[in-house]
Amino acid sequence: MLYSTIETLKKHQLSITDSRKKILELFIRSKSALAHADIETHSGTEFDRVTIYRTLQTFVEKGIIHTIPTTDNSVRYALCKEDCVSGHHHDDHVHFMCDECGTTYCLDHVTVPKINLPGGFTATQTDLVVSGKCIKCN
Amino acid sequence: MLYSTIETLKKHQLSITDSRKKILELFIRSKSALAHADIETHSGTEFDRVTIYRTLQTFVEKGIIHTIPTTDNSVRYALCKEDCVSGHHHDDHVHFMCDECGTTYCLDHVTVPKINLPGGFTATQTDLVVSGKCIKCN
DNA sequence: TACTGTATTGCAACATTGTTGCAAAATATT
DNA sequence: AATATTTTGCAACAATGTTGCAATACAGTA
Repeated sequence: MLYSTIETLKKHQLSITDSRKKILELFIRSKSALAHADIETHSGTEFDRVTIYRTLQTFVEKGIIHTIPTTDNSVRYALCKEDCVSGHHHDDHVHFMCDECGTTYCLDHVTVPKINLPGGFTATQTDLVVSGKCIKCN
Repeated sequence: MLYSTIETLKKHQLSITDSRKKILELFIRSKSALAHADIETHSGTEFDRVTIYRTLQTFVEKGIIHTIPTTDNSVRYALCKEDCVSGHHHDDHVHFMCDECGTTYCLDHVTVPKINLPGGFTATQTDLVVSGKCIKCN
């Protein structure tokens, strides 16, 4: 587990620091998406707020995590299995937000269908967010 | 034009005030989605920031406008033609965000396909946001 | 139109979230 | 182990959003 965080950081030419290791571990352990606030909570007072912001920014730039559009305007980040490790972008799976518990899931096995856009519009990314009740709240 | 704003407000049992009329007009005139900041800009120093927040909240509650999930974590609101006037909820059309100019469009005529969720998950709403280049920037 | 109860607005103060510059500390390189 | 580079934490700031309350505007009725 720890090994894979170091591996991932190295793979993206990032220096190995405590905050990066811990934050990346949080993502690997969590099966759902994390908001900045979640990370602040889970890592205790260990890291400065600013460090968390910068770490998340770096991870997004490097393609380790990606942001998820949400209906309630909270930024959430997710690391999505193999895809992320290999640095691909993750515009092909559906996200699910539970209205009850707020948990956000990456439904890696549900793919986003092709959308026919009006003339003059070209797509580079498609995000699909389904809201409702998750498996825990149903 | 003015008439229809008053009509809409009455239809939703809202009292007719200057801020509500002006903000609703902004939405009717704008063919794209608006962020809080856009409204502040377009209405000058006419209204208090707090009034704008509260007006938007009220409009969302009444089903006059709806929020759009965005990839860049800015809250945007849109009034979507006939649908909104009749008070339906707008979970059935695609939104488009231009990466270049930032404009957000409601593609009312592009519908969101049905998504097959894993067992235990139930959907109440589906939001689909396509990013790319819009007709003006292409 | 004037009167009265109710809803809305603007102000002030505050809370939360995110950003920037810079010195101190940690990491990578030799 | 020594040095160059990167990252961190702090402080200060900026932007965004929220709440309570008195003043004002609106809606309904005479």
